[in-house]
Amino acid sequence: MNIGEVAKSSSVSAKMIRHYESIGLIHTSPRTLSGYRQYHDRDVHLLRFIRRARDLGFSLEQIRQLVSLWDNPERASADVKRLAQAHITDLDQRITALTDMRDTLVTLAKSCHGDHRPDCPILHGLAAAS
Amino acid sequence: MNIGEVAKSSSVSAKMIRHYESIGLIHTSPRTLSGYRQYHDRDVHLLRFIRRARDLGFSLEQIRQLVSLWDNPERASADVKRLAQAHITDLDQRITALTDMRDTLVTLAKSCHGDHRPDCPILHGLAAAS
DNA sequence: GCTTGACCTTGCCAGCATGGTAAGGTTTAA
DNA sequence: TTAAACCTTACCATGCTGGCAAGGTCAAGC
Repeated sequence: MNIGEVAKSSSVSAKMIRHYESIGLIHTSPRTLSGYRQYHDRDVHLLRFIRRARDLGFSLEQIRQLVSLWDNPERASADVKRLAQAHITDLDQRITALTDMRDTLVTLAKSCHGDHRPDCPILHGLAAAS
Repeated sequence: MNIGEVAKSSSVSAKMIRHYESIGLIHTSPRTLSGYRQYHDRDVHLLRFIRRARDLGFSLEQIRQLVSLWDNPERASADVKRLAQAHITDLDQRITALTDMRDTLVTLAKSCHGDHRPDCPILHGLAAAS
């Protein structure tokens, strides 16, 4: 399989596959005589795994650990769970931060009449300590 | 005022002040003979404004527009409100995306016993279509 | 055999916002 | 005079992804 086909069936762009190879997230693939990368089904599985982990917001560094756990039949599920929970905590923090921003902004926006007049509590709120 | 003092009282690092200048978010400041940037109180106000907008998650591009509205006594508050609401929509989307990730991950983590055994629904969930 | 188009290769540049570090000049206070 | 604390510019790094350029390769059709 060439890289294009793998990209299509894994939903990871060829660009990213090469990148993942360059940073050592996936193994370097064998090449044809002319230098084309050659892949097998298991590579597609791995890339799909990576893609799903990305979709869940894991960083490539975390995915590196997930992949090594995935590869390791001796792993303890506790290790995986620990990683997942650390990520959940991280997501929660980001959600909280964004929600706080949102709420502040909604409050400011509510008090802004939003017409042709220049007076605007949103700008005041940004200019003064909130 | 030198840049360090401005940085301290605006909570924007000297590094960032120079950067904002280089991308035209703030005006180039006058210099002393030896090349030191010189600032006034109004620059501190502007940088605080920028800092608060950053804290609310506005991008520098959005802030560029906010600053020009702030500077413009002829502005319509509707323009500010429009910007704010676009940002709220954006925040809502990001919050939703993160929350979806979180929920999926929590579901997976719940079903993982998290002990010494290698069998792990989290890895299964990543490997197979969720 | 030759052309064409679709594929592949590498390499470099871009964003976003910020931090770091290096190598040097300036100011201020002791 | 010297040391510390400041300032200057310039470059590199992050994390993830896309884009473009300049070239090589392969398969199909004429």
